[in-house]
Amino acid sequence: MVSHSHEHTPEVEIPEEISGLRMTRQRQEVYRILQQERNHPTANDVFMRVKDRLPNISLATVYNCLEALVQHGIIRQVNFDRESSRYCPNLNEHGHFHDEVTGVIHDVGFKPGVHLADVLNLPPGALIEDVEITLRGKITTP
Amino acid sequence: MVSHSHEHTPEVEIPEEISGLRMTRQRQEVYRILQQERNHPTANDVFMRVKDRLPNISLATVYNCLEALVQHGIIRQVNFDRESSRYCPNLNEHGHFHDEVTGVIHDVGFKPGVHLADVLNLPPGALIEDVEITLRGKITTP
DNA sequence: AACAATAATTGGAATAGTTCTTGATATTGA
DNA sequence: TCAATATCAAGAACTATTCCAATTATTGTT
Repeated sequence: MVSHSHEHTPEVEIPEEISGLRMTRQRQEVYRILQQERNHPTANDVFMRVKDRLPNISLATVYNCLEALVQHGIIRQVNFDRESSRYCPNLNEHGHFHDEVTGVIHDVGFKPGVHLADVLNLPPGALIEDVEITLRGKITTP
Repeated sequence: MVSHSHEHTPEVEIPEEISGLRMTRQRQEVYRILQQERNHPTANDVFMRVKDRLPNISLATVYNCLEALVQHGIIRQVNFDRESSRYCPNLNEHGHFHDEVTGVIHDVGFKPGVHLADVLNLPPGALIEDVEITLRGKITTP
């Protein structure tokens, strides 16, 4: 249930501002889609989906919104090789497993207590600001 | 020292064929550059460098060669976000740390005994075929 | 509330990296 | 040597993304 009892929409309310980013209508709708469709959609996927609610939105705006959301740490941008970027609302530190057969992308978290610096031979003094772990393979269901 | 005593070139000999891939002159030179310049060059970097020895080579051929070498597991393709792909002759399983200040890319190996499946919560039955670990940050030298 | 200043949006053009196409050239196997 | 196959070169085409200029929306100030 949302706080406004007269509201029709079952969707989660999105505040006016998140982490200092003004949540315009377009940004709200883009963000909403990322929260609903957790398939790691591309900008174009989001564009097609968002047109249901904002028929006049432009692809450039979708890119702008996604960039703003990424910049403010509200969503993450995920790249597989040189394919279109995908976007992900999961902010926990995690990687992605791309199932080559189905195309599905699974979030992959770290086991508890694991920290990257424990398993990698980082160059001395390295201060990690961003991590991207992408795996590719199949899922065998015996 | 190379095996042919009359050879002028100090470079490593490259065999006629590697892992089933016919090593044409173009592929040899492209591969040679990757082995010499371990800066993770882009296709265009390789193109400019290789023209010293093969002035008529085309950029398309460089792309073809790089793709063939990648396909046959002779080199690896490395992607940072949506920047140009870079290429790497280090076949040991490793990731990359991109120093944002200097632009230098450092190979980052795993600490001995570490295996990815030990630290990640992979989806059940996941069979990893390819791993890409890219880190971004600065190096603080105190 | 009106207004100026600022920020966001739009649609189309521009860009960059990469791939595709076609004809020429080289290599292999018979 | 000849035919079949693979590779190469040059440039055109493609695609994801960014840029640009004009419009529209929002904010803060009076």
